[in-house]
Amino acid sequence: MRSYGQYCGLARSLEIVGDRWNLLIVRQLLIAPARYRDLIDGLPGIATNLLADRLRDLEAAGVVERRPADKGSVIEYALTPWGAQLRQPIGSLIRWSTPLMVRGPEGDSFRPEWLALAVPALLDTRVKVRTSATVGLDIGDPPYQLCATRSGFEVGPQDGRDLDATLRADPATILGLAAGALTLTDAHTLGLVKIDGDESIVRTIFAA
Amino acid sequence: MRSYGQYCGLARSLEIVGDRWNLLIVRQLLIAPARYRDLIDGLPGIATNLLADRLRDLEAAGVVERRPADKGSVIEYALTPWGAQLRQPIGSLIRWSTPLMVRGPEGDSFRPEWLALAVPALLDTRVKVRTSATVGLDIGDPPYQLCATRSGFEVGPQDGRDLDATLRADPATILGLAAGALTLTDAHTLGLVKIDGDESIVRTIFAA
DNA sequence: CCGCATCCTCATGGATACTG
DNA sequence: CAGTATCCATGAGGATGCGG
Repeated sequence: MRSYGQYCGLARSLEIVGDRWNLLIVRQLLIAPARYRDLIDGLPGIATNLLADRLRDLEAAGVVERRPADKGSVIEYALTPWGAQLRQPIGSLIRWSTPLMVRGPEGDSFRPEWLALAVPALLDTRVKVRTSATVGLDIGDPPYQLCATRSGFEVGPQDGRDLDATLRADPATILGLAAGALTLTDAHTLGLVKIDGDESIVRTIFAA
Repeated sequence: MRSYGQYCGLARSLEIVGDRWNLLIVRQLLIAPARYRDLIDGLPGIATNLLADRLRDLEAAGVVERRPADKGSVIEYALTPWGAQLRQPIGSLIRWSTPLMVRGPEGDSFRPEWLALAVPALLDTRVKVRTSATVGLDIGDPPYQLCATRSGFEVGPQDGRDLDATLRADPATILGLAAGALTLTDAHTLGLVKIDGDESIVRTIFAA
């Protein structure tokens, strides 16, 4: 990206992450370190040459590092500690986007892994966690879960631990609940959610 | 901007504010509502056609509104309530940029008004305010001031109120102090700052 | 297959001149 | 002052190639 030539923190940030696709690449790597192919899959619409360019740029800027994957010569991309600190600006933008998300997908593609960033970003600043609990999220394949602990929320693929409840709803509903734009009671009377197991624990997690 | 086609809050945010210059326009309007000419002056390097385009886009998206200035037919641009909520993502990016800013201006242009966003963004999340005080900032024309209150920090042009102290330092030093990357003691022994008036009150404000 | 590099086309951005 | 119009350079997107 061409420099803005301004001695301003926002301008200098944007010279690193302001290029098209760059923050979305960081989003994918915040979810988990990934290989080239994983990034292509997690970033529907990106051109392969752009992904290669952007990964080089981000590596040169100190946001991303490329490293050998667990065993062998396959390489993997991950965030540096400084790059991982982009979780906060990205979380802020996700919260800001609530009015854009309640409209629903409208034909846009969706990947369950994106909830791994969005739901904690929405809940953490809004809900005081009282209960430790694990709730299944029935939003496609693979099955996901939301873990609530004292230190915050975590969303990821089900890891086999016992579920206190299972929440069956579409992504827009889950985001609405997490953002507090929708109460569980309303969602229930509208027929948007179905809860198996301990409903009270779900109610506690999404408490206003 | 071309759509990403992803049902993800970050992607949808970036479809609104991800275009080049857009967040910098919002930055200027977070400092204060402004007329077209003010924006041209506050955004060195922007082309006039781009500013016109972007203001149209942001207005259509509900981020900016155009309205008649105080009296007469002159128009002025201001943020909508939703647009003003971009203060948090922008503040996060400003905090993230600290490693990029401690390098100093390196020839980039600088406007004192940019500190009006940066210094509170850096101090608010780091320093517990104990004292109400007003400190002059000697960084050019017009003279600026930093007001500390219980509810937070505010930076703007001096409004004539009594100053408890005056801090004379270059912008990089002020940002380093605000970010906590530099202690007042270090800055003083390095000859980077000169303080007139009550030094202890300056020390309290920038306390680690 | 994976991890890119090349090529080509077209949309967008940037600089400047111009107008009501 | 507050933008438009114009022209040129750059960058995005898509298809494809290619070595390991």
